[in-house]
Amino acid sequence: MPTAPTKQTAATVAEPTRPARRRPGRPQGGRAIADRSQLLAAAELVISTNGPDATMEAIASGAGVTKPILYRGVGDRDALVAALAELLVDRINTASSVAYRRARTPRARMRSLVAAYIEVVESNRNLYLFVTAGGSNVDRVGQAMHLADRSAVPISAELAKQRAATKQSPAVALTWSYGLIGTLQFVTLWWLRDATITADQLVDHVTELLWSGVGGTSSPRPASRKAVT
Amino acid sequence: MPTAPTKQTAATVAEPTRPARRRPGRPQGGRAIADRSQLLAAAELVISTNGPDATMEAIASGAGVTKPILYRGVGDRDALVAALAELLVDRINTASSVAYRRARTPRARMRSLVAAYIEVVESNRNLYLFVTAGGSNVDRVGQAMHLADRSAVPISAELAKQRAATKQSPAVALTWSYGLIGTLQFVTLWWLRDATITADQLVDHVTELLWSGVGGTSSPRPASRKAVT
DNA sequence: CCCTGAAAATTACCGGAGGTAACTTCGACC
DNA sequence: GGTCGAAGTTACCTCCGGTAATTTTCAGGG
Repeated sequence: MPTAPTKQTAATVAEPTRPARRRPGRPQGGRAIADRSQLLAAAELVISTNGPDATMEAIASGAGVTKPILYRGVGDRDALVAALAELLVDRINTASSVAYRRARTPRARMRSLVAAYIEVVESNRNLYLFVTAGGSNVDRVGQAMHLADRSAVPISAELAKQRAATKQSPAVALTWSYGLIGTLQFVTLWWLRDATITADQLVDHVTELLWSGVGGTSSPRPASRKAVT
Repeated sequence: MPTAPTKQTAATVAEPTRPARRRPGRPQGGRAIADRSQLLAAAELVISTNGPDATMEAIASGAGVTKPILYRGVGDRDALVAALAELLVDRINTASSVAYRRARTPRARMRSLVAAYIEVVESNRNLYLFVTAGGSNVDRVGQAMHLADRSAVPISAELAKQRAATKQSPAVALTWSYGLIGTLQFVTLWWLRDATITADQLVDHVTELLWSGVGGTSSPRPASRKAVT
């Protein structure tokens, strides 16, 4: 956003003794370092190393800039959460796409989605925690909705249509989409906190729940094929 | 310790009349007003009326006390969230118990649980938002876990055991419990935000998803026996 | 060639919220 | 009556998100 034009011209000249920190004012190189993607990358690095409760100042400092630059580049904290959430969603989609296309049955496709979600979360632990629990308290719901919309809503909607579109209203698909995301998010958070089972087992259990339900015995699944990596 | 055993249950709710700021020091009445249950009730009132982003100072002021009393009575904000979460859990259990006992099939029991959850959430909207999104950012996972442990884990574990305890590890039940809670929580938050369907429809959809899964056709359910508009 | 205005950054500040120490007042007991 | 503990309020601290004010440099015209 264009800042208000400052009319202030310097009336008092400061002393030319500036040793350590970078002096204020326009840098001499001319070119800025405030590229948005670089800021996001630096934010991710800071969050991944220093934990999910990184302050905006720490993120800016990790990016080599100061807060106003960070705010000008990516907006406020919620915007940062949204941007990193989209980044995670992209990774989940990327991770699941190959197995997703290779899968034959719809259940296998579902499993690939679950596996990709958990895999990406596992390898981006802090970033995931930042995205799911790092936003402002008021708009957390909106964040999660956005995340859900961009991630699994299409896929789960497709899955849901396979059986329910004809005999129920299409609202089922939407509800189910959010249900799927809720299960994935909650289960993953629990698993990140105290992992008492392996990732493979988790994928199995979640897939079974999501596909067959608590009471259902829909299709005899192929008995835990592992080695997904 | 109070000498007189007078059970003073005066109305501590903040009145519109300006109470002329109580002077510091020990009150003259002798008995304190810092009962924990009263503080919690006042907190609930403030949250229900003023929204889920109530500050600790607002809650204390609504209770007729100041912040240190509130902190001495219920602990910090996370403790308050935990206490109110347990309160909500109790209400959910109470609301579901009667229908739960009356239900014949396991699926009907599941539906009663879902219906109770959504019903309680609907009538305690702000309180629910406070509990689910109001805690500190770092311990939100722990809060949700606690909530899950005390609420639906027993029931869902029982449900899960009905079919899976024999042929899979008991860890399935635990995973499924968190999955159920995740679905309920997320779907409910979405529905609270923009309710595009009725509560009855939501209960139907969620029950169908949780019981039969995305791909399952387990049991032909009784086709929405209630008047679903 | 200087001077002025725009651009780009840093520093300084503000406001609010959680949480706690310090102070004040009242009751009770010696 | 004096002193000590109990009960509460006020004032304060710290941290953090977010923004305004300031400082410096670059670009271009008189």
